[in-house]
Amino acid sequence: MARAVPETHDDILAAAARRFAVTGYRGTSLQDIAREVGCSKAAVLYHFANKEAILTELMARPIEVLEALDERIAAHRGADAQRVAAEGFVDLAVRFRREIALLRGEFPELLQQPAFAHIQRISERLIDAFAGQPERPSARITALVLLAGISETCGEFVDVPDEELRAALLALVRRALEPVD
Amino acid sequence: MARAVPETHDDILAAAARRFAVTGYRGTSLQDIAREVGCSKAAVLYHFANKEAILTELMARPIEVLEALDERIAAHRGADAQRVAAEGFVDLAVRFRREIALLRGEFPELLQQPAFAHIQRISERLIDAFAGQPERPSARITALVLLAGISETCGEFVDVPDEELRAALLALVRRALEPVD
DNA sequence: CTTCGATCTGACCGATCGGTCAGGCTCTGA
DNA sequence: TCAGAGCCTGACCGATCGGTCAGATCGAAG
Repeated sequence: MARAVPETHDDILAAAARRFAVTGYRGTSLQDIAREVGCSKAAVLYHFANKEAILTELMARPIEVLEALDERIAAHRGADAQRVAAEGFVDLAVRFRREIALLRGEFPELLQQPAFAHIQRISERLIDAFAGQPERPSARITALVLLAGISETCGEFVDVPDEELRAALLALVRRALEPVD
Repeated sequence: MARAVPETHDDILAAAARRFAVTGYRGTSLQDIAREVGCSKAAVLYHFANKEAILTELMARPIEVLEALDERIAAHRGADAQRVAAEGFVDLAVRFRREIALLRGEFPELLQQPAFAHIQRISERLIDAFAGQPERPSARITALVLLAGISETCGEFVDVPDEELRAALLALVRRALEPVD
């Protein structure tokens, strides 16, 4: 390397973002990041206090925007708050979708394990069936959001009776899905 | 322990499920599981070939059901396939929501880190605003599914232009959200 | 009483983790 | 010319990981 202007800091950030997105935060070692940058692990820890500091700096901007959205929501009531939240959250998710993806964690990695190899294919078909007309991007987006959202959150509702949860989710899905013509 | 009938196998499975749900798969060591069961780490590895074998056995039933759903979907076309997929997936997610939660990974753990401590509170308010009338369980479910689903999947659509993705997500949210009265 | 297989343990292994440290290199300014 | 700041390295540290192994303990069968 040798005095290549201090762009190393940003190189490390970019490399960490790429690695985190693929193998998750825990699944990415400082060694991995250093290898991707092309420097030593010690050099990474020269530019950042520790591993967590890299993640913190990567997420700094999206967190700022999230906090700003929180304040805007707090300044509204009822349907207004709902509209602000919907538009604000969608906007935030779109703008920082790469950073948010870094938090997805080990789910993708687990799917790589031999025991779950074929799940990938199955979920592809599941998405197609959900979308109805998979060639339309918006149909695919709707399907994926519903599938992932339900997968991610169902575990939160252990206290809700099965039938009630099932009914609420089905009603949501019927409302959200675009009809197949 | 000493000859307490071979219910140890199931005890290990149950303990692993509890730990995985809290700290994730990677974040849970064999030592952690052994401590929760009240036996040695070697005893855990006597009943299971390795760590992955525990996860595989925990997920065996839900994977069976998913495969069965896949076959049922493949046997239908168009709107029929959509209905089968919607009902089947919701049913699967509800029945195995505890197992599915084991795969959520490190997201919850990351939120515990001091740097992201206040995010919990913020997302609570975000959910309330989304739900409109947070006292209704179905409104909360809708909100959480949309929020988590969007967070989880946005990273998949790096190739879709911002405006197109934003429009598709907003349309989905408007369709799915129950109006505030 | 002896044997045997199932169950379980503590000690141990190599690998890898995040992080530290002393020192070397190179560019800059006095 | 030389001191010093900035940048970077290889060697090293303690901790923890998943996994192995020889042997202790125990109940049942002969």
